[in-house]
Amino acid sequence: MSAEHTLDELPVSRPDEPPAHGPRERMVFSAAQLIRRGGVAATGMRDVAVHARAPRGSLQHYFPGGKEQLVNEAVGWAGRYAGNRVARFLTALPEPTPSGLFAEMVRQWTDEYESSGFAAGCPVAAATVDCAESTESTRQAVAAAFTAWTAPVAHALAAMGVPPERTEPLATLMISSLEGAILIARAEQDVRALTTVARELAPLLDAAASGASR
Amino acid sequence: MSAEHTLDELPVSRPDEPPAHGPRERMVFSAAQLIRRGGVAATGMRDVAVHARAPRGSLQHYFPGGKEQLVNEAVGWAGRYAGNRVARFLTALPEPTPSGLFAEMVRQWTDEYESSGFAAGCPVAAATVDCAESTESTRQAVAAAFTAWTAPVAHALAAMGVPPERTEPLATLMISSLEGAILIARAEQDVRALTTVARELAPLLDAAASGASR
DNA sequence: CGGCTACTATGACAGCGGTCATAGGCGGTG
DNA sequence: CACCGCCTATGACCGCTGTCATAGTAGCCG
Repeated sequence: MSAEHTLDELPVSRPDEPPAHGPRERMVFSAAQLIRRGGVAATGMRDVAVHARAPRGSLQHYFPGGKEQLVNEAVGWAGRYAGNRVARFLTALPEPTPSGLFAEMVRQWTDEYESSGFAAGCPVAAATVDCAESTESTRQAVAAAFTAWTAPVAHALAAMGVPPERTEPLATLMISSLEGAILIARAEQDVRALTTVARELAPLLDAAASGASR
Repeated sequence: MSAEHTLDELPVSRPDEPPAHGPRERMVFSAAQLIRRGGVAATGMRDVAVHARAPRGSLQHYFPGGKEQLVNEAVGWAGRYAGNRVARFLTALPEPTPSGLFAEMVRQWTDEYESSGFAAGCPVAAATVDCAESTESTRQAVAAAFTAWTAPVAHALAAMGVPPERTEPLATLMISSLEGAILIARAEQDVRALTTVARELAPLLDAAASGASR
């Protein structure tokens, strides 16, 4: 209670795999990883400590709010991570188009599934399913994560010439399709749904950027 | 405690389903309802018996396979239910169009959320998140549920003039978007995402039915 | 040195959840 | 009546989980 570890934003200096930062960040990261796999309820505090190679005693020190706080921070981290990826995708695209951005977003998942298997899904989706009704604070954290993800996408669409009144709806459509396709891909253990939504949505997205839509 | 349970209307009695809802069917149905709300892990066997007003002793009698069997049957029921709704939606439409069908699918959720609150999501999604990695049989049940849902949608699209090679991809796109929008709607406690995907996807869906696509 | 703060280490506890074991009714049939 | 499938009823068990309580260590400061 004394220590105000109220989630200073992670610098995300290197948003890639090894968060070799402090034990606290490792635990948040590990929580997100475990939630991704089995959901919130199946993720035990002890498991998180083990996965993060952090002492169990540190849990109640860094997260006096208990599991609820840890889950909320994991969700927040995931939302910021997804949002930051958008900027990375943009720089990776030779010439930015809405369909190209969406393809990159989808590809992140197909790459993981094809290389590492279908063990994990989206931690934000998992937290929604498990906590939306039972834990108000987590529900709010999830909503914040979705907007932290949607906003950069919408902003990117605007920079590509999508009219302002359609950037946010299209971003929502992209993220909705992606989330749903992730579910189906995990269920089928096949990236088919992911590649399908990327392919089918592409013309609609690019049409919106050409101004000649509606 | 949970005496007030807002008894959800039983599946509209369908002629192809058993006429009398025995305790066994009530338990499967109740399991689906509870999974919809809090996920699989948060749904206890005792809770299911209480919600179904069924004796606890019947659980191990009707479901010797334990919770796994119960969850799998609940998922299967949900998939069949969703598939059957498609036929109902079609008859409800004055003149069937892809966007009209999708609007009906979405409307089922907006209606529920606006009238009964955002307590529940899709049980198939919940089972995917909670069990896809831990329980193989449930993962298969979820995959079967998705195909039991996708097939009627694809078939309906075919009947509306969508070329055969695109019916299944478009059905997948519809269901993906719907599932993702359900997640976002629950998180935000706002039907915005649902109405958005219905509106934004409509022109693409109808264009595919007009033959002039791609 | 003492004192203080940050962190770690463990053990205990209370609760719950799925499952098993056992036994009780209940409605037919012979 | 006995017999016997179906279903119901409970209580117990065991493992797990989040949390608390208490105690210990490390390192900086004065």
